[in-house]
Amino acid sequence: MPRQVDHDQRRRQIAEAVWRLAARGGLEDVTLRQVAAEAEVSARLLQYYFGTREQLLLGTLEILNEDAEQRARERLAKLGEAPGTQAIVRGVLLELLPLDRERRNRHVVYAAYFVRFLTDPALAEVARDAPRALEDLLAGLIAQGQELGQVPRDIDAAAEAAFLVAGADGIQTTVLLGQRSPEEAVALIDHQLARVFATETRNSV
Amino acid sequence: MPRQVDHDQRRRQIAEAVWRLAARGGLEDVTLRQVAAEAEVSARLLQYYFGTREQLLLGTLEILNEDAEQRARERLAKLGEAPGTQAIVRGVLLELLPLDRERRNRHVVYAAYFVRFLTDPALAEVARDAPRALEDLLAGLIAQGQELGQVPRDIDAAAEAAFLVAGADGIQTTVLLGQRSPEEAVALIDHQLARVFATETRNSV
DNA sequence: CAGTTTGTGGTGCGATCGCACCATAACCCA
DNA sequence: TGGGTTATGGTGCGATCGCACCACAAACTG
Repeated sequence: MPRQVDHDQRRRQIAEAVWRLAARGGLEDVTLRQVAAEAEVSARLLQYYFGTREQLLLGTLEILNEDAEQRARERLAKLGEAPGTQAIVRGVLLELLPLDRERRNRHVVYAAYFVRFLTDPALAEVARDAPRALEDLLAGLIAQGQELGQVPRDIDAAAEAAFLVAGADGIQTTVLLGQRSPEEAVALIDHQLARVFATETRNSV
Repeated sequence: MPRQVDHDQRRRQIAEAVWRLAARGGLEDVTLRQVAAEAEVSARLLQYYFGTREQLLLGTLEILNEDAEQRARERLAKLGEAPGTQAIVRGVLLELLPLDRERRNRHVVYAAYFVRFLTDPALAEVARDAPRALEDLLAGLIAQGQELGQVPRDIDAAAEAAFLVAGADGIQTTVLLGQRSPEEAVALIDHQLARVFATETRNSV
């Protein structure tokens, strides 16, 4: 029954199959035949909608990125009408943790791609922007917190933002490996946030 | 020319070929034929020294771990006769950064294995111990620093140790992706260490 | 209504995969 | 010195890989 199909939906259906396979066995399990079976379409359709396997991996990653950004925006919007600076920072950092199956799967898929990022320029381009942007965003928020007196002046906003993002990333890994529960992970983040957002002037000069 | 060969050396020669291939293209490039070519031995030898591909991946990882531990010990020993607590903590954390080609390659290889850790119990066992051990080691050192008055009493040793390890891990990722230079990475670590090891009593109660 | 475009299924080809199997030269031991 | 072990090379089989190609039905277009 050709014509009248939603391309984006078809591509998404296939992309989700790729994610599941990649999360389960790495990119080496993402073969055209296996993806086709997982997505319950013929292998021919993969070629039609994505082209070669290389392009399938790239396109799938782009969809994953769009998805991540949209879901992050949605969750941040749920923080309420006028969330505090600390709450926004916290929301951004928690987005990096595998707190539900969706985020967990996403991060595992990124991990499956990781080595490719280092050698494949096309893939690298897709993945290179996000982390820096996150750091800048947090640095700006922390600086804003300093203006509002929520953050001590002697805090280095850029350095703390960078370390918070890196720390969340590292904690994410430990959660994936089952070495720490999601709750413990959140507690660790909050512990650091409590230090940066030290409203009590305990540490200020 | 059989007999008289050093098994460990042969296994190492093959393992290094696996590392190079894995770092370049992920585990899907680690095929018996490609490894044989890279190690300049016949494919038959891979079977002889490791068995199946699965066992090759496992054995290679074990060698990588032993290697990492030994080199870490060597570098820590170079810190001098009686290194300070902070210096030891710093040394351990820097071991997690890709500061030279050897460490960089090693971490990329770990990244290539990562998804497997989540699903393959045999591999998971090999990789599960190290991170926790590191955290405990650092927590102990920080607590010791508190005894010596080098670390403020209101520091949560365990929480800080966990976040330092996680942060170093996350920073490692950014260095691999080329988003941060090794020097910047070290500076970020030192910035956090300066906070934890606050010998000046600026923050103490 | 004829013709073009669009979406889909299937098939097969050359290459490569993991791995089992066979052969054999070099070495040690009795 | 001769049998047995060790280390190595080679070859091939069945399965799978990516992907190009062919066929064709449903829908839009004139």
